[in-house]
Formats: sequence, C-alpha cells, structure tokens
Amino acid sequence: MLSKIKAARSGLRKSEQKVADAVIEDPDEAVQSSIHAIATRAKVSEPTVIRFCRALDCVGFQQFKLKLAQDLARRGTFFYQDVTAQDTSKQLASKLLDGAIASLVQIRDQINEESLDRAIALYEACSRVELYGSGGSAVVAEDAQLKFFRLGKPAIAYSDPHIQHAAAALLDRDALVIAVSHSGRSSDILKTVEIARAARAKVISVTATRSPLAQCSDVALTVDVNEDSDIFSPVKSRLGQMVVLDVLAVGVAVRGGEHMLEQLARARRAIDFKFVQ
Amino acid sequence: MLSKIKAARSGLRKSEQKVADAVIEDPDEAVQSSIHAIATRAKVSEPTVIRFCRALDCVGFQQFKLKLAQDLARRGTFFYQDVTAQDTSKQLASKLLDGAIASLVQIRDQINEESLDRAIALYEACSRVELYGSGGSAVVAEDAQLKFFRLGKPAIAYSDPHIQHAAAALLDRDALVIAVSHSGRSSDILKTVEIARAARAKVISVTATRSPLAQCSDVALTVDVNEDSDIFSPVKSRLGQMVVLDVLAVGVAVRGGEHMLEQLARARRAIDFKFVQ
DNA sequence: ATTCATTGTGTAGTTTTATTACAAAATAAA
DNA sequence: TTTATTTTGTAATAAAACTACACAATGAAT
Repeated sequence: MLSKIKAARSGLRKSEQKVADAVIEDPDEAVQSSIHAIATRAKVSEPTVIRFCRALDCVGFQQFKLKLAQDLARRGTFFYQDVTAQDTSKQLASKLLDGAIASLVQIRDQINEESLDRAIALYEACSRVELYGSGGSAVVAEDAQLKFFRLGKPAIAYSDPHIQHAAAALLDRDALVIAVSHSGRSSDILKTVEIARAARAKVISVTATRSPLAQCSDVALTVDVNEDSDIFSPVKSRLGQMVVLDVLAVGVAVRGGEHMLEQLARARRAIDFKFVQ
Repeated sequence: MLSKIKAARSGLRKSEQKVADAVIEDPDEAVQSSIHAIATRAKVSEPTVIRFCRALDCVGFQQFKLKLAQDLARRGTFFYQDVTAQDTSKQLASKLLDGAIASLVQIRDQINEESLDRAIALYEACSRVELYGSGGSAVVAEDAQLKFFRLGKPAIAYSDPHIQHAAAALLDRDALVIAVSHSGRSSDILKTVEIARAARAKVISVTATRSPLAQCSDVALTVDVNEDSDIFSPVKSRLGQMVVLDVLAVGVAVRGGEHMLEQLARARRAIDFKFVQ
C-alpha cells in the first residue's frame, strides 16, 4: 500500500499529492488520524482526502486506513534487533529468528525472475553439475548437491579450494558450475570460476549483488542480506542461499514433469526406509 | 490480539462474551464492520461493543479494529501453498520462501526457554563437543561445527554413521554430543546416542518433538515443521535446525562476556582477510 | 423471602467523523 | 478573451462512535 502510494503519487492531482506526502511522511500517525486531522496536516480540504483514498482504489477513508494499517503491520513484523547480554534465552531466540525471517522476506521481495529462468535453462542444457563453496559456503554447496544429484544428472560438491581449481580445469562445455560465496570476493572462488570459464563451462553464482563473482558468472542468483549483526559467519545469507538453491532445484523438478517428480518420490522413500517405527 | 480475545473471553461479562464470539467467528468480517453491524450480529447493544473494546485495553472501537486488522495481517502473511507446474518462476520462489518463512515463524513461537537454558549450561560444563548428523542433517552438523569450534572448545562433526559409532564409544563424561536428525527416528543416530550415553557423555538433540531421539537425550531442542510439501529432503527443518543451533551458539557466546565476543571478532577478521578489494 | 447494594445492559441523546452535493476557483483549449 | 473542463473547497447531510443515564438482573444480608 505504501509503495502503491509512492507509485501513484505522480499520477495524482496537486492537492492529492499533498495528502500522499503527508501519509508517506508519517504513516503510523496517518493510520490513527481522522480525515480532519490528515486534511489539516496536508493543508487541504477533507473531501480531497477522500478523493485521494478513492484514487487508490479504496471505497472510502476507513478502508484506506485499514489497508495501510495492515501494510504497516506486515512491514514491521520482523525487524532486526541486536542481541544484548541482558537478554533472556527466549528474547535471544526471538531476536535471532526475527532477523533470519526478515532476511528471507527481503530475499523474497528481491527475486529476479529472469535470472532464475536462465539458471533453470542452464541446468536443463548441461550434462553434469559441480558445486563449489568454501568455509561456510561449503555447507550450502553440499546441501545443494543433495538436491541436484537427485534430479538425474551427476552432481558433486567440492569444498577444498585446491581441489576446486583442479576440478574446474577438467570441465567442458557441457558442465555447469554452481559457485557459492557469501561475499563473492574470495580470491579462491574467483580463481576457480575463471578456470571453469576458460574450460567453457557455464557458471551460476549464488552470491551478493554486484560482487566480482556475480559479475563474472553467466547467471547470478543474488542473495543480499543485512549481516552487520552476525556474531558468527553469516548464518542469514547461508539460509538465504540454501533457499534460493532449493528454489532452483524445485524449479527444475517442476519443469521436468511427472517423470521427474516420481523419481524424487522414490528417492525419498528409499531414505524413509531407514527409520525406526 | 485474537489470542488476547480468546484469553480474555472468560473474564468478560456475558454480553461482552457474545461480542467476543462474534469477532472470533469471523475476524475478517469484524474488521470491516461498524459497531452497529457487530452489535446486531452479536445480538447486543452498541455500547456493549464499545465496552468490549475497552475491556481489551483499547481506547475505542476504532483502535480495536485497527489492532485486530494488524493482527490478521501479521497472521496471514506467509501461508504455505503447494507449488504447481503452472507456476511462473517468481510464483514458485515466493511460495517456497513463504513456506520457509512460515516454518521459522512457527519455530519462533515454539521456543522452549528452559531447554535452551539447559543446553547452554551443558555446553558451559563440557570440555569438548562432537556433532553427529547424517544425510541432510550432516550439513547442519557441519554448519554448527563452524560455530562451536570458535567458542573455545574443540568441536568436530561426523557424518558417517560408522565413524559416529566409533567416536561415540570413545567419549567420556566431559564430552557433549549434539545429535541432529530431522525425524529423530533414524536407527543409526539412535544407536550412536545410546553408545554415547553409555560412555556417560551428555547429549543435546536437535530433532522433532516426542521422537525417540528427543526422548533419549538430556536436552531436546525441538524443531517441528510442516514438511508434507517438500519435494526434496526437508529443507525447512534444516533451516530451522541451523537457526536453533545458531541461537544456542550465540547464547553461549553472549553469556561468555566480553572476552569471548572479542575472540569471535578476531576469527571473523581472519576470514575477511582473504577477500579481494 | 425481601430488601438493598452492586453489577450489568440497553435506550436515547450528543458529538465526532465520513461522505455528498454543489459552487467557486483554477487550468487548459478554442 | 471566452468557453469548457478539471480541480478544489464550502456547506450540508448522513452515518458512525461515544456518553450519560436509567432500568434490569444478580447476589448478599437481613
């Protein structure tokens, strides 16, 4: 709703724009105000405020306020907070989970559909997949390997930079590399990708926007997350990377049709077989 | 707010309870209704509706509606939806991310503070940590190893069940095991934990509520997630497990005071050093 | 069982808020 | 400059929210 106001602003009449500005300036105030209060603040007449609401596809002021309130509620649900030594365990957990949730919300709102489609196309065109990630990203690469090797083409993950170099040198034009790196600035992974591209392999990177790694890959699936806060290596971006790779794998699976879904179901049953009870 | 109404219901007067019931029965309708409409539906007078609002710590009906609306907005934000073959990539990604977010919200709302405190205490009392997880859970165990080994005590993750057995047999009463398993029913991990406990090591499990694994460990950090939908091995519970272990590690770090935080900062800088630019 | 006190509920009226109809002002076109 | 059109505000109306107060119900004490 707030973004809708911003988008619609230029298409509004002059005095309606004043209302838009007043609302944007302090939305929290706006949801608690009456028409009169908003009209006064925006220095316009009361009917203008109603016309403003109608221009935004609301039947009246009340509905506008309701929509705005819900928008604000969604927005402010999971906000990042620093943990302090005084927090109880419960508070600590809530804060960290809120942070993680907020970062996934951010990723959801930033999905680049085109990149995703191109990534799926690259997988469909390749004959095998190699996943490279070191340190924390190794975990993500391994997790993704588990998904991709069930999709029918060989998939393998390497976490040692030296082995990555060697493996990359042995790739060919039918190979697909998925390079995972939080910062996209680690010299190891950049070198590996350079080698892989020299061997004419295709490269999908899962990394930060506009990072060197993103720039030197065929498709970049970007995962940008506010990490200032993480005490350890970046958990939040790791979660995001895992989900993004899950999206890619599911995307491939869904486009693979019945046959592929059946194959996946079989793989799951084989694992469930090991459970007791 | 809705849960507040439910909680307050019994403490309300008879006719106010009628209002509560009317609101609970159809909250979405309620947020769009006037006092008159709600009063009619609940078969009470209009002032009763206002008194009902006041009983819930709202200054008036408008504020009540606003709060309720925001509550509903938060509630219905991320709901799980199955992916279909007709989805665009964008829809697919949104659905999967919503599902992941919903599961983290669920975990946040289910945190057991007492378990968390006891888990922190177990870490503080131990001299070394071993992390066991196989298959998908191996990834989680490895990720956690990265966190825990920075906290000052040796930490090692094993993903091969046979090696887990052997390692568990060599533990002593000062060792802490962190056992990760989605289902908590894999016979391998149960056997491993049995061996570890026979060696008098302490066991923290990260698994499903009331699973065999949860029942045979000293502390269970439970991660319950609706997985019906996952095409692959359970991504959502894996995310949840990672975050829960992050909470545990941060909890330990925060209680460790300045010294420990400084040590962690140093570890991060050592890694950042490798980046280009 | 009856009275009195207390609590709960509704009626009727008041105030505030939202909305409409219309007229004046501003803008653009002829 | 005139005319048509759009934009904006004024004033009136309708609707909604709220208040004051009176009546009803309940329960405790005689």
